[in-house]
Order: sequence, then structure tokens, then C-alpha cells
Amino acid sequence: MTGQLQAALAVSTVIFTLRPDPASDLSTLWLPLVRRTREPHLGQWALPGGDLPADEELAAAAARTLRETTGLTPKYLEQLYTFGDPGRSPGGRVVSVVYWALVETGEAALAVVDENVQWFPADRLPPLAFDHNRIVEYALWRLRTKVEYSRIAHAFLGETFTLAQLRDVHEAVLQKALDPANFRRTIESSGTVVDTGQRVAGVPHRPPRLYRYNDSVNATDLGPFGPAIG
Amino acid sequence: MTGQLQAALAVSTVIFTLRPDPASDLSTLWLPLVRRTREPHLGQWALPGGDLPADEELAAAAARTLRETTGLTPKYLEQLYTFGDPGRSPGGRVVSVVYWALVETGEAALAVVDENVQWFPADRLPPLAFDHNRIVEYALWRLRTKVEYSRIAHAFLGETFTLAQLRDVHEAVLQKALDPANFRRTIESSGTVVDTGQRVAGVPHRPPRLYRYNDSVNATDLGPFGPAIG
DNA sequence: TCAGTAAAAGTCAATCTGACTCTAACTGGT
DNA sequence: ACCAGTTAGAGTCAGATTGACTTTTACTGA
Repeated sequence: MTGQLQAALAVSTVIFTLRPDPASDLSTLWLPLVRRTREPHLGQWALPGGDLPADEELAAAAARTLRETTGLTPKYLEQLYTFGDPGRSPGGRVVSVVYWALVETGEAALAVVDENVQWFPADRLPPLAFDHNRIVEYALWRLRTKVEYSRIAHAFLGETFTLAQLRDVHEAVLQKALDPANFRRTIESSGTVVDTGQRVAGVPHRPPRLYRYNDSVNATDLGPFGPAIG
Repeated sequence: MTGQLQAALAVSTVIFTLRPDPASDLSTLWLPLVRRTREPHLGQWALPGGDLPADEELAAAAARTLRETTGLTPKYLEQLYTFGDPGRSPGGRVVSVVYWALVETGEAALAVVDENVQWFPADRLPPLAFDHNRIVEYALWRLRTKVEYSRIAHAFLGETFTLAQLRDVHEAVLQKALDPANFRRTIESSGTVVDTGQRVAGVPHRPPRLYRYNDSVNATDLGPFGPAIG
């Protein structure tokens, strides 16, 4: 018998990963959605999330609900926006604190996929429950207009990566091709990555170097709390 | 008898304006604080705000509470962050959706000032109630790292303004001196302002032109809803 | 051993930026 | 009436940055 005079508090998460689009064969952004198992919007696709427990931190609740519904652990998790329009949910008012997360491509492949959890390309989504289409659009905008891509790009990749892989991430996020030589020059002079000395073996061409992310630089906007996850 | 199993929802606002610092005589950022009239933190300075009414939009609640406590109407209002750490408030848990606002210098001068409402320079604040010091710090960071200053700078100024006034705003926000000639060049080529044809008369030197903000360009991040106030 | 391909380095011109100089236009004091 | 002081606003120049492009290096597979 919780009083419904106050708005209910919920936490949702927009999760992005990078995978090849079967249509274009280029890397594009994908996100997992879960099917609603109760009213309102029963049966419709929606962002993973849930009610906020009385004594759980907001970011922790976001991480937990997304782990429970999709089995994913994000490398990057940041608060996106709080949606509180009265009337955005049929029934009682719900204020949703929405987070956005990035997961590695490898990690994403291990995620739960079944009748009720599926991945969709971010630019070809079905009609979602509530105002979730608008939320995803805003998350995409934030991802693409982030000034600081280095940490974002890193969150999509594993511990080590080639510059071609890194460029691929940037191209997918920015939605345009980048000159390999100029990209190399920019990244190298930025100091955000470090040469590991290793090379990839067995490729049918000149073997690329492996790089590692340089932790000692840059701080993205992770909110007022500094580095959270990642 | 509202159930306290759920967290309480509140809305607060960090309000900035620009005014000369009596110490340095340069323009700096100031913000109004209100004295707490009840526990917890009775008597301490805090951000204006209040509980979220059951059916009021978040931004509307921010605008209303700040009008009621300070008498101010902001030219710019944007969601900042939602703070929900359990334990950030003694007593029951409070989740605060915090907005940040900018008001014109002229408007700010008309604001209520009394025993319980006072203006402080943003970089010399007293110890505030709750986690409000940290919130202000974050708001300052967001203000200073905004890529898009044009709209922000405009929010501090009146309808028309000189380039010197505009430069003064930029200097106060960025906390460094800017070359007048280079500033002029940058602004003119950006197209964010339009020459009104008018000039300021009666100044003891060469009379500067008056400019007007060009509405037809740029959209700051005002959240997923596009232009709200201003 | 050669053809194909991608990595990685290098070149060059256009643009942008910061520091600086120079001229224009006004007022207030003598 | 005019000069001193001051700010507006235009112009110059060198160094850094960026995009487009070329060249060389290093591998595999036929």
C-alpha cells in the first residue's frame, strides 16, 4: 500500500554496443531491448530497467537491472537524463532516471538473447513502450556529440586494439569515413593510446600494432562523481 | 500518510548571474542561496528548491520554486543532474532532480534579498546544506565546459549588447582574458550575433555598436525536448 | 617470386589561432 | 578649439592544425 500521491521512481538504461550491420557490412550501433511482461504496454519492446529500491544508489540500480535482464556488464555507465513528464506513463506518474551504457562487442555477444530480449540496430527500432523512442534518440545524440571520444571508443573495445579497430569505432559513431593516415596522426599526438609493442600476427597483410588505452589522460563527464565504471 | 518506502522526489536549481566582484572589479559568477527554515540543516544556506508536486513537470517545478523563493525568472533553464545517493540527506532518502539556470544581470538586481535569501560569489561559498557544495561545483564545471557558449552568453545579457559586454561574459565564464580583436573576428564569423545598426551614445570614447542574438543558429543541449525557456 | 592489400610515414596547401599593430571615433579637460 | 586619453574596430603575420593525397613498408596467399 505505497502511497501513489508521490511519483514512482524508476531507473532505465540505454545500452550500446558495436556490431556489423548485415545490410551494409559496416559497424553500427546496436542496443538490446526487453519485452514488457506486464501492463502498461504489455508485449511491447522497452528499455531495460525497473523500480528504484529504497536504498540503492542510482547508478548501481541501473547496473543491476541491466545485468538481471540482459546479463551484461557495462564498461561505461553515465547518467543521461531524468524524464518526468506527467503522463509519459499510462497509470500513475513515473519519473525515470535514465542511464546510458557501453559494452564491449565481445561481451555483448555473450548476452542473453531469447523471446524477451533482443538486439536492434539503433537507427531501425520498432515502436517502443512509453517515451522510449525519444529517449534512445537523445542517447544517440549524446553519444555522437560527446567531445571526448577516446574513453567512449575504448569502452567498445577490448584491452588492446589496432588503430584500424579504433578508427572503425569512430567511424560508426560519427557515421562518416575517416582518412586512416590523418586519423593515425591525430590519435598519436593526442596521447590517449599507448603502443604495446605487440603486433597482430597471421593477417594477410602488413601486421598492425596493438595499442592500449592510456589511463593517465582525460576525464569524460561521468557526472559529479568522477570515474564510476570503466 | 505518504509511504516513505519510496524515496522522496525534490527539485532544486543552481542559478547563475554575472556581476562585478567588489574585490577584483571584474565580472564574476554569483548565485542566490536560501536559508533552510526547517530541519535538517535548519539555518544553513542551500539551493532553492522544493518537493515535486504530483502532477507538475520537472522543469516547471524548478522554475516555480525559484520564482517563489527568489523572485527570479530565468532566461535559460536546463536539467543538470539527478542526485540520489542514499544518505545524502539525514532522515528519509531524497532524490533531487537539479536544474541550472541563467538570469540577466538586470533581472538579478531586482531579485528578493533579505534575511533568508542572499547572493554569493560562486567561488567563495559558505558550507552548504546536504551535498549542495558538490552540486554547485558540478554546475560550474558544466557551465565552463559547454561547447556552445553563444546561447549561454546571451542568457546573461539583455536584448542588445556590445561586443565588449559579450566578451566580458566569456571572460568571466572562462576565467581568462580574451584578445578583443580576435574575439571580434571569431564572433563575427560565427554568425551568432547580428549588428542592429544602433550604437551606444554618450560614452567617453568611441561608441560601440549594438548587436542582437541571431536566433536562427545553433541549438544547445536543452535536453531531449528542444528549446524550453529562453 | 610476384600480386594484392593494409599499415605506417610523409608531403602540401588551405584554414584557423594567437599575438600584435594601426587607425577611427568619441568625450572631457584645459 | 584642441589635445590627451581611451575604446572600437580593422588589418597583418607567423605558427599550429586539418584534410587530401602520395609513397614506402611489411606481410600472406597463389
